Amino acid sequence: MNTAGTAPRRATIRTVAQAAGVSTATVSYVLSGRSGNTESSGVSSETELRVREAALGLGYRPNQAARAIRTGKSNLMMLSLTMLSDPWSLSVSKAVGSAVADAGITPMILADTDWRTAIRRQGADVVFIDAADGEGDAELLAELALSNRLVVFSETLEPNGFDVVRSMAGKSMEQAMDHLTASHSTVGCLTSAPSRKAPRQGRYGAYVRGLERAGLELREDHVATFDGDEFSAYEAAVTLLDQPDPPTAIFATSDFVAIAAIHAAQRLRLDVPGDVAVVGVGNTLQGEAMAPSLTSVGPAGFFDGLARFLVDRAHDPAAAVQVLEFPWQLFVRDSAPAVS
Amino acid sequence: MNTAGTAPRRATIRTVAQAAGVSTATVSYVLSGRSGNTESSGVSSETELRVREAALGLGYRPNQAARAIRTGKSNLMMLSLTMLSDPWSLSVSKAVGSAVADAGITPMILADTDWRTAIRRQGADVVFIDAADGEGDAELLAELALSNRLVVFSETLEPNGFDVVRSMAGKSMEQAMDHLTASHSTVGCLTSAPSRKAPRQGRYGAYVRGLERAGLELREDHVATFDGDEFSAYEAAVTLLDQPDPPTAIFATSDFVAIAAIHAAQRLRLDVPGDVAVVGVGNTLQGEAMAPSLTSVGPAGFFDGLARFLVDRAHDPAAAVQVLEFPWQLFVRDSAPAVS
DNA sequence: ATGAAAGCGCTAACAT
DNA sequence: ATGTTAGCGCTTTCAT
Repeated sequence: MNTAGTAPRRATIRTVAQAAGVSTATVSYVLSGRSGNTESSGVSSETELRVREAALGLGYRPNQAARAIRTGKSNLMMLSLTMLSDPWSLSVSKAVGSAVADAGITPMILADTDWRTAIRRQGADVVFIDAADGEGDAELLAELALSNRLVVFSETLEPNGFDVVRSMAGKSMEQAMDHLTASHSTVGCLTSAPSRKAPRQGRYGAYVRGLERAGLELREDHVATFDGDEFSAYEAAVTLLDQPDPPTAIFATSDFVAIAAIHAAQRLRLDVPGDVAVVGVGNTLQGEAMAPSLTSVGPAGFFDGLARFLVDRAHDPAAAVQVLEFPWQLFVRDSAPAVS
Repeated sequence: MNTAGTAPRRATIRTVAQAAGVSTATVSYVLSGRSGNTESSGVSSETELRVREAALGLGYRPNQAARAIRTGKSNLMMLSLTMLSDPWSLSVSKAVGSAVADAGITPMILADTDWRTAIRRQGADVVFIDAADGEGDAELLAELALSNRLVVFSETLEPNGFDVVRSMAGKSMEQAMDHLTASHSTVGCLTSAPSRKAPRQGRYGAYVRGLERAGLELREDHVATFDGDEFSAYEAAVTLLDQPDPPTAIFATSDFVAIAAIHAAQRLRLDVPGDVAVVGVGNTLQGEAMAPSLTSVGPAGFFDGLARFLVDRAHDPAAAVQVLEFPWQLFVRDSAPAVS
């Protein structure tokens, strides 16, 4: 924990105790708040004052590792966010940042890192995992849940020692597609590469069925796939739009692709929504705040709700496991307005 | 650290020792790698195997808090990043992510959080602070440096118990302005609100002097200010461009405003660089990868260099304090190409 | 109202 | 080659 040259040994609880002429126990009482106004347990306000002054004078800082080993609490919240530049991740981070304000807990982000290994290295009172899909993840999570309070974001996983946060798409994807097909006869899709393999499932499935409902044909040249990062998303959007017969509307399977698509369209001198309408999925803050604001389907109050839940769990890691569901809806904004 | 319902007491080093029929010391030796192939200190490979099997079978995980209290090492790197959505921050995060790959250290991001309070709560082997300007920060940092290895990014601070990372703009800002004034007679500026107060200093100062060198007048309507977030930056760019007599080039004081400016221009159906050229400051990955790629002035190899430095410090927190300087240069790319 | 003392899980001398 | 043991800084009974 220390330092260059001659290390001025950090003050411990014992140093403080000596300086204040009391025992370490008393110092601990005072400094961990067991001496408040309530009559709970008593340290006279004189000694309390002396202790506080000594601590201040010595620049005493409690050693969190030592505290953690005794109490089993780290006051840490860990957020594993897979793609940090995704507005979804940024929205989570921002919401959590506000929620923990005075809760005495510190949120740390594990970015683009493998939570599978990182979690065993560093514990936290609660850890949020934004993506768990892989094969054996269910078992692994169950195992990790033995020693960490886990909150997992997943549409498919069932709670098993860990909480599951789920956003229930329900009928809202259908709504989104119907919203587009109501005024467009060509609707394109931007989706992640793997999703094409399951053409009846998930977000891409919603696209396919939406076309069917509207009696529109599924055109290969109106579907573009990307993998992972935002540049790939941008390129996919260009592929879709910079062709002889581009779609006049785009169903993007996440806000972050949708935002890339809008930028791509504008670069191609296309007006959004005039020349091409865009809807995203996720209802992120960035989508809402951009210009034109992004029409998106997603859960209402999701980020704040999630943040509150995480703070709750951090405070009470022993609470019963539960699944937290956020119903979705369609948020019609400027990038794909309602037809008049 | 644990859990809902009946907590299956987590295995400790002692549990493992019993199961393997050895002492805790032996377990510790094996599990913290003091039994390698070298003849350093010896644990027979049979016992090593037995220990490893026992540990595996019991699902043993070393308690990091306990380890930290003994060794004083947390294997943690803390990155305090003030505006997480800024490509600069994302570039830092990404570079660090690669650098720590097999270094056994976990990078945690403190996002938009006040490092002043957070650091005292949670220690780390090395903590990077991306912005320290405020009044008393110099003293505070010196104090925090007593108990943490600090690496501070600052143009002005002097090392004082903490390392300073500095990117030496040198003549490169002048270059950037000259690059623009060589082919443009109207150059606008996007800068942060407070910078206007010091019209001869910093990045805004470089703009002012650049105009002077070229014999161009400083026009109030060609300077727009923003504060903080990206939406404000976007608005400022629109203000600058959506007027009767907009500039044909923009000097943006950071990549993130520059990127917002390009998006704003494209939305206004302006071609970049045809109708308006843009240069940024920072030379971030996002700027480099976008379309059109962003001409920017900034340090070469900065992010990777910084990441390596941080990993070094994490491994050897007692190394002598130093200042790390990255010379800047102008990276001419598509958003403001060279004149032919 | 305060203090003595027993550990939490782990590592590192120092034995053997 | 392996075991004993003394703590790291802190919290928390249990005495006083």
